[in-house]
Amino acid sequence: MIRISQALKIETSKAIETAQSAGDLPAFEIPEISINRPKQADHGDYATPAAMQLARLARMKPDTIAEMIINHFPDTDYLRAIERTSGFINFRLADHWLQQQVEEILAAGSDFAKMDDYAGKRLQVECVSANPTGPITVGRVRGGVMGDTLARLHRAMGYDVEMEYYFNNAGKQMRLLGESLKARYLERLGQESDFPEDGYQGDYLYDIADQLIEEQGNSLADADWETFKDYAEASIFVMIKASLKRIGIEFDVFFNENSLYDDGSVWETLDALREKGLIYEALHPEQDEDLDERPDQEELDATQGEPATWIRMRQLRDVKKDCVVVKSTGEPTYRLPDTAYHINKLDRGFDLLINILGTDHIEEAKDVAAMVGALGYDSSKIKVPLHQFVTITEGGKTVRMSTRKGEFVTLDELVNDVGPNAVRYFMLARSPESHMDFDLELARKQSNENPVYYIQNAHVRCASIERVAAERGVFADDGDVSLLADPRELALIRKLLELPEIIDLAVDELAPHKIAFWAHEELARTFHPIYEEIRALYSDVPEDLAKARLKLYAAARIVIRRTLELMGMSAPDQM
RNA sequence: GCGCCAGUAGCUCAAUGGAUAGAGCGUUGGUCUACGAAACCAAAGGCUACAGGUUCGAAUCCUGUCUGGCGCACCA
Repeated sequence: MIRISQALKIETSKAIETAQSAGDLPAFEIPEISINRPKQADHGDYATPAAMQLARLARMKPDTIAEMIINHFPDTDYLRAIERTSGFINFRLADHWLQQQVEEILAAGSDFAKMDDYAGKRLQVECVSANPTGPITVGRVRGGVMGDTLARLHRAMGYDVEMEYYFNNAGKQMRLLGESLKARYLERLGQESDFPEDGYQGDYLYDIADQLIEEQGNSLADADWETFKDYAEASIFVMIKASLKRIGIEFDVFFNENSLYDDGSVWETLDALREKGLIYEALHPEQDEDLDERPDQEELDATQGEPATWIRMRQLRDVKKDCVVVKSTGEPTYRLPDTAYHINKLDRGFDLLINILGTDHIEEAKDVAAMVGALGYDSSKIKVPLHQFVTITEGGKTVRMSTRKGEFVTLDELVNDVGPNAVRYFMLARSPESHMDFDLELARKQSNENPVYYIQNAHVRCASIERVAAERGVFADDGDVSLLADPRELALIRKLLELPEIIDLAVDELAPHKIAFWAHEELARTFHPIYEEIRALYSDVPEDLAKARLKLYAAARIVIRRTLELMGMSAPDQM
């Protein structure tokens, strides 16, 4: 199954090349040809502004260049006409070819839009990566949905994809978690307890405490915080995995940051950076002279003690001040283990690493890329799509999202409200760099006029017509697709054939929201009006045409189902 | 103060440097004794924040201004 725009790109280049060797166009290096989709129907199915782009290179009028390209355009089976209009070249698809694509889609079945462009390439997607201190919150869900959808889209392009979750179960926050659980445990036993300052106040710790009492009674009253930390961590991971699974996100690997200490790679990374001359010990960082920054109290206090270990970040990228890699306490900052982690990932042989982060981590991403690059690794293999925050509002008021204070909306709460399909869709349906405002009240109301149902209903209608046809003893098997000559039937076929191109585009731009927009505004919006008008089983529709139309709707069903699958949504047979 | 991202219909958002900037929601008015009306049709709604520039062509690229978000830790 070909992707037309890709094919046209190649054919157009060929046409230019042929024109050049025939002497109809002067010699010049052929630039990337852009193929686009005209908004107006009378401009054809596809168009290229190539002639205008080449006008300067060729020192000829666009119209003349267009003429030459058309004259030398290779023969294809899918084009009916190639036209020239005011600088553009317009391509029209042949009806018989379009009709035949219905058979192609049916033959491909659930393999439709599975491509092999990147066959043999390995991709790892890292997302969510929340430390196990509490339930998954909506901010993390956005990254998770983006990551999982990108994984699905890359699989469709032939990538071998692994999903990975990176976490840290050591450190101050986890200690605080253990102490918080211990306090809740004692509280539930009716004993005196000191709830730690800045402890985790969420109700989920009561649940875990209750569970713990059920299993262990009061035998842990004198146990240390680590016992509680271990128990809390295990319970929370069970919760996290279950919540994510509800929206179709599952991980292949859970990678513990601690393992990078256990195998020595954190310190090896530091040594390697030191060998590059990028490391020094000092009380203060080196910084640009024009940096008029007043040192804050924390930093002054810290400098009273031992020197810290700094990296010459100013040599690696455009920053004004070097960065700490090891604190004066001897503990590394995130930069060091993160760099070790990315090197670990690259050493595992992935061709591409996608790491989904919130925009507040942009500096971190740049630091790590710079450090990985400084050590001689190819940091261009690391792609970091950033997403803006999700604000949850309820009745116009913003719900604060602090895990520690226990004021947050969890993934489970969201799924309970609007269902897993709506969570997937809405988290996906806006461009990552746009801030997302998720109004709970609105989301709850949306059950009736939700794009989710609009898209899914297209599938329901296809399933339904198949059911009814079978009841009446009409089957599509020997339907003749060449009867699908109505412009609306052809329009639907055209739309179905766009899916592979959308996948290609979304992968190319790491823009998973494109599939959600297309599913709603293009696929479903094309499908429903046509379905209303192009009836298959009315008595005035001849049987052979009915069979052909059943084939068309069977093909539509395949494409809709595949699209929903790529978005991690279900394709119901009935509502 | 410095840096990054954003600013498009009343609201939430789309739009590879391409032809007349599109959807949904909301508003207004129409459609069902036939494959599920969770649907369809139609109308209204825009100086793409503002000012310059680049070019055959700009919502898109560049410069400046304004507004909002996020960073600017010996937190991650």
